[in-house]
Amino acid sequence: MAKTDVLSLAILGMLAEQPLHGYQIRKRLSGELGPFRALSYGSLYPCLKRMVASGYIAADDSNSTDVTRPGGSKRSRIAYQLTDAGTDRLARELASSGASSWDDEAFDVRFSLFGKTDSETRLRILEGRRTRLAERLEDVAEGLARQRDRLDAYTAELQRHGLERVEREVEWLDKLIEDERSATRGTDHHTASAGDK
Amino acid sequence: MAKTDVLSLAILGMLAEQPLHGYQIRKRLSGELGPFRALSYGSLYPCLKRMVASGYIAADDSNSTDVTRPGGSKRSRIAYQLTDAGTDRLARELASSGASSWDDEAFDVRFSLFGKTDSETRLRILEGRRTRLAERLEDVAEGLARQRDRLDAYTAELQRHGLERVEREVEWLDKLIEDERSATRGTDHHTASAGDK
DNA sequence: TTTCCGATGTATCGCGGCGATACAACGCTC
DNA sequence: GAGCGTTGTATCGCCGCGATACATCGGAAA
Repeated sequence: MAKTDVLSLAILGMLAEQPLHGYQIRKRLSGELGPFRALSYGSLYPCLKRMVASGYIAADDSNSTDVTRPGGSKRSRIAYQLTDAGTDRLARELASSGASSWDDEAFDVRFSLFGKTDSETRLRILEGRRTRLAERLEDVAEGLARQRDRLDAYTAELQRHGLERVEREVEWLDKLIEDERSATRGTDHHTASAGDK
Repeated sequence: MAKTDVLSLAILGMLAEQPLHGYQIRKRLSGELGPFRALSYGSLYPCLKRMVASGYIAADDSNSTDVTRPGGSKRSRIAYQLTDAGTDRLARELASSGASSWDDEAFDVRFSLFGKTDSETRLRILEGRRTRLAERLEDVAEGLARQRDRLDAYTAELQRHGLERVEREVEWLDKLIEDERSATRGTDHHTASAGDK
């Protein structure tokens, strides 16, 4: 079932625009999602290797000659590009909106690829994420109530702040969902106003 | 130098209150810091092993008619408790406030142990964390300005939201710092009002 | 001019975290 | 008396990360 590996999805999406080297991929990814979430070479290169082995991307090292003998070797740089299988995989991944898209790490990547998806999928992911966070909110609140007397002031404050952060996240999602809905209503020709579920 | 390993610090702090089994440790830790940050057995037990090997904690598996359980429970359960070396280590760790305390993962643990530290250390950690986040803020803003035209709407929104989240975090820290300062002024006998920077 | 520095670029190693999983005995209800 | 959720210990494989190594290039300082 190929457990969808968030990192490879991000790379797939990035290579859909244009071929890139590992170094460039890291740069862009760190710039888009991070520095909230950094990406190290220790994950990048093994992941690229895996993807090549799986046939989703192809390594184009057209300009590298003999490496062992530094006689006339140009700088070795490897451009990666999507194969047909990779394009296919990306399309399938983008159309899906399973529970793995609600995760903390996965959601950001999915969201950054919203431009390549349709409005329906966007809404499903947004709502799934919202539900996930709401569940977490309940769990925390419940657990907090059960042991609120054993906690010292600082731990309690930490809890409170964490809770607030999740609440803010939910508000953000609500806004996005609202925007997405009104945008759909605006551009959708035949639906007009009837099925406003 | 013993790279301070956040998890073991958390365990050290937890065992300072009372001896606990692995299962209880997990429960409490997940309840205090998490479910924001969960803790799996795959990290817990190896970590406990390491700490025993290092001599910071001792495993007490004398399992018959013990403190909490009425009746002779023969179930295999291992209570861990601090050794003298462990108490020492915790004290040293708590007094320190090095750069490793500003990290995302480390800060929460340090903060939850604020009750065991003095006001000076608290302030140093709070301010260090604040500085760290402010730096991050600048980095992101700069990187965002450099490539703001290449980003599609969704990625840009993700950036904006991430930035906002960090800003909120800074505001939270400012409040805490302010509280800490006024509390110090309140209880500190000889300082009075002079150096109110 | 040479020298040195920082950016570009690929790659690996060890450590440790995580999810899944297994096993086992207990207490609880039906 | 069988099932089931909780308490409890433990390991395995995968993979992410930080550190590190190595190589080439452009440009600024010496």
